[in-house]
Amino acid sequence: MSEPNTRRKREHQQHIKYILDVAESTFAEEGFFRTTMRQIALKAEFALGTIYSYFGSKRQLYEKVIETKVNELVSLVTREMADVPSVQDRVKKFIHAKMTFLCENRSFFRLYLAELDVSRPDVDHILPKKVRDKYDSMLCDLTDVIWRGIREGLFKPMDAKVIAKTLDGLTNALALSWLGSAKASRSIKADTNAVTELFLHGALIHQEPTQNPGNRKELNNES
Amino acid sequence: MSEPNTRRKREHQQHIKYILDVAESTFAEEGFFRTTMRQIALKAEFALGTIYSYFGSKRQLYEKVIETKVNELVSLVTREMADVPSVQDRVKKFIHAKMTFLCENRSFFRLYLAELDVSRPDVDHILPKKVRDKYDSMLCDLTDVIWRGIREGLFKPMDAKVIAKTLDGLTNALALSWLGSAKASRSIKADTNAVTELFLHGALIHQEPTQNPGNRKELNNES
Amino acid sequence: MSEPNTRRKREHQQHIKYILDVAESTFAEEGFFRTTMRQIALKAEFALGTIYSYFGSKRQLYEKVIETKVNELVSLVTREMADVPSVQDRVKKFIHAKMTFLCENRSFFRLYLAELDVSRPDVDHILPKKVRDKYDSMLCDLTDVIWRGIREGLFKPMDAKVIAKTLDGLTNALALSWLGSAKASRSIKADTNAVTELFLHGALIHQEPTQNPGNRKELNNES
Amino acid sequence: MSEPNTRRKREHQQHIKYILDVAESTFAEEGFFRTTMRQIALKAEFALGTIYSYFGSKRQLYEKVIETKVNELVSLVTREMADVPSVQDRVKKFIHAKMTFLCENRSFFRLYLAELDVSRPDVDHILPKKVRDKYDSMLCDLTDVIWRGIREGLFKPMDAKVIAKTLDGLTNALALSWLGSAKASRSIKADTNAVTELFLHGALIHQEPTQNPGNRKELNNES
DNA sequence: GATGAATGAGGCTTCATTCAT
DNA sequence: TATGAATGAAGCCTCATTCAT
Repeated sequence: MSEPNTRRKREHQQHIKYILDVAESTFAEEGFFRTTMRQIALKAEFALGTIYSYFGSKRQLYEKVIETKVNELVSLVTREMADVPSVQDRVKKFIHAKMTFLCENRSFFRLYLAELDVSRPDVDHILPKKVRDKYDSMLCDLTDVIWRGIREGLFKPMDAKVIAKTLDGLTNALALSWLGSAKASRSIKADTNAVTELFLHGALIHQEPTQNPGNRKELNNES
Repeated sequence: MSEPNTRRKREHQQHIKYILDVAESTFAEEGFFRTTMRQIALKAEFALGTIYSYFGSKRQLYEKVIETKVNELVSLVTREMADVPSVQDRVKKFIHAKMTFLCENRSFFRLYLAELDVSRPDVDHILPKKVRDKYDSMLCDLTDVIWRGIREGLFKPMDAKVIAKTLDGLTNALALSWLGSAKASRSIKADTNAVTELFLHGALIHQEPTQNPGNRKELNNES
Repeated sequence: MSEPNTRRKREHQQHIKYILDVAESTFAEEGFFRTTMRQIALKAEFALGTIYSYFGSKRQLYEKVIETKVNELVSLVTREMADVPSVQDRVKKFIHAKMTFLCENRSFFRLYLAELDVSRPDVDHILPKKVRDKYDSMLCDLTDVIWRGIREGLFKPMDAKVIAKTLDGLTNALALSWLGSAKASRSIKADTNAVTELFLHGALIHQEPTQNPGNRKELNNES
Repeated sequence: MSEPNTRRKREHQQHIKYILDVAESTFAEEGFFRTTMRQIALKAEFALGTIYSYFGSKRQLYEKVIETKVNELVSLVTREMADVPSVQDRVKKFIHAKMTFLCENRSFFRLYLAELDVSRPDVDHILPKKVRDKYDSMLCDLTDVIWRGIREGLFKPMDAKVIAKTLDGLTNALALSWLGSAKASRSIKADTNAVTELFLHGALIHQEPTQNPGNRKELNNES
């Protein structure tokens, strides 16, 4: 009794996984609204009704796609950051893991950005809270790391949350630039390193930082 | 014949401006697909057909909205950066001008992000090339400035384009975080300064940079 | 300015009236669920969207059909009953007016019956309260008349409301029998008279009613 | 081989009976179209395919439900009317038996009414002829009784069929009023008696029926 | 030029029914 | 025989666009 049941369930899971894959790429290529359920059904070689029996509605299918991928991303990043002793290396790991994932899942990244866009907080939260929470938990981990770095005197004493968000945004920004250009993937390592370098040391060459403190002070008084 | 014509034209221009404003806020709030032409017509208190006689189609109205705003943004940033002698101050001006504009045009920023998403190069270019070119021209200006900075020995000898894109993305990233939180606008100056600081000097506190060159080297070898 | 406007409005009203007529006959022939909006649109020679721009939804169109007809029915019956002095004649007028209307609007009567069926009081009230109230107002008028008849010693001292409902149901019942048989309309007068006769005097021939009171008493004791 | 077969058949019969019960209540609550086969399957705790293997189609299941109940009704009424000598008592029995059944099977009554509505004689006969015939046979019995009553000088010399149909409709009408109001069942006896009283003696109080024959004559000449 | 009623293609979704296990 | 996943036809409704006034 358990054997056939198990096989059925296994097939069921495969179907779900397959439809999710098809849906992800289609949504990513066309966007949520331009994508039709019929398109997805045709690509996945299932009947229209089958898609509905699995996911209930277009909206729910879309959310499942996002949720699945965000979970993958968060899991990867969290796993990579764990068990790394040095604060600085943790940050590097974060950058590296996230950039790698986004690079390997460019189509998903489009969806992810689109979601950020439609953050109308009043009406129905586009992303289910579950997904946002998951992502936030990752940012919290990063914030903690930076916070530790600040206490250790490694990072500048700024708002750890702002730094974390900025770093998160910085990686998004770079990934974004990949979307436009069909750049060869060989440059990803270089880009990743560039981001790390910029984030950690800035764009300026440090001429004896203590020599021109006025420069720094001026910065904070501007405008 | 020219007098009434002039008044007519003036009114015509006002109508167009007004409809564009209404369209911008509606598109920004609802997104392109959720927005209907009827909505815009009702809000603008014009007949549906009138909107069409002015803009031809929903798509064209949308593009006109984007184009108008991007022109404003680019004009502002370009104007602000001009006539500033020091390379470093030009970069600061860029950051300041762009952040200010995005902050004062948050609703537009949503649209702008949404467009980035749908950059499907094969099918109909979502953003008319004209708009992309305009924006790119701004980035080129920035690249030039950074390039000059590199030659002057101010900036690190990295790919100037990458640095420019990163800076552009960094500002986007921070603006993005404003969308989520209904943050008080007082923090914008602080955020701007934080971005400038991070971009120029990085997150790390500089302990005698020459003392641990290995650290820097290691960075570039990381896989 | 008023002339063309008036003509437009007149046409608009005509269209609405025409669509309502088409919808009524179609709903009556096919029932609510079997009727499709496309059917109605085709029969009415309007585009599908036009029907929706007039009535919003299938449900609303349906309700408008019912409401319109119930209003007609109630108006007719109320008008006919007014200004008739004798109680007995009022009752006759009620029967006659209602039967005539149902006979001339057989297709509507089908809908009317169908509605009674789906009187699920918990979920969405199928008939808008407005319609029910209208109909109830007519029954109240009838109840008042009967009530007056009871006080005048004309009718038996029973619950006036029950008598009214019974009379209403009696007319429904007879109209119902018309639906099945495609009876010639000449018999309607005869049927109407039969109903009136039965309602007023019963089916029994009255043999000196005071002679066997036991018979009547027994009736009320039957379990 | 016959023993298990017998048990199997017994179980089979139980399953069918159970599904019919579930179907009846569901159809009655939701109507034919709003009811889905899945609903019935879930409520009955059978697989969807099982329902189909028993009843072939939704339509057939529905018809079986109606047929079963109409058979019950007709059997009850026929049984009750049999072996009662007096014509008047037979009529009373008819009223009593039918009203009791409808009261105890309100949910079925909804279906029954709905069917009357959709009596489109041209297209697929909604009610299978078998069911109509069964019901008609009951009405024939009633007609015979009334016919006998007329010959015995008990009932007025009207068309016996009309009287029978009217009485049938009268009971339907009253049952109908039960559907709307969630009346306490205690009043059913009273209602039954009221119907009997009205049917037999009419709503009027009989003042020396011989005194105003003109009134009666006038009735038949109206309109 | 301005208007808005009319259009109809096309999308989402439901659900009766089938069939391989 | 029982199961329920898979099917796809068909329905409701939206909305960009047109065109007669």
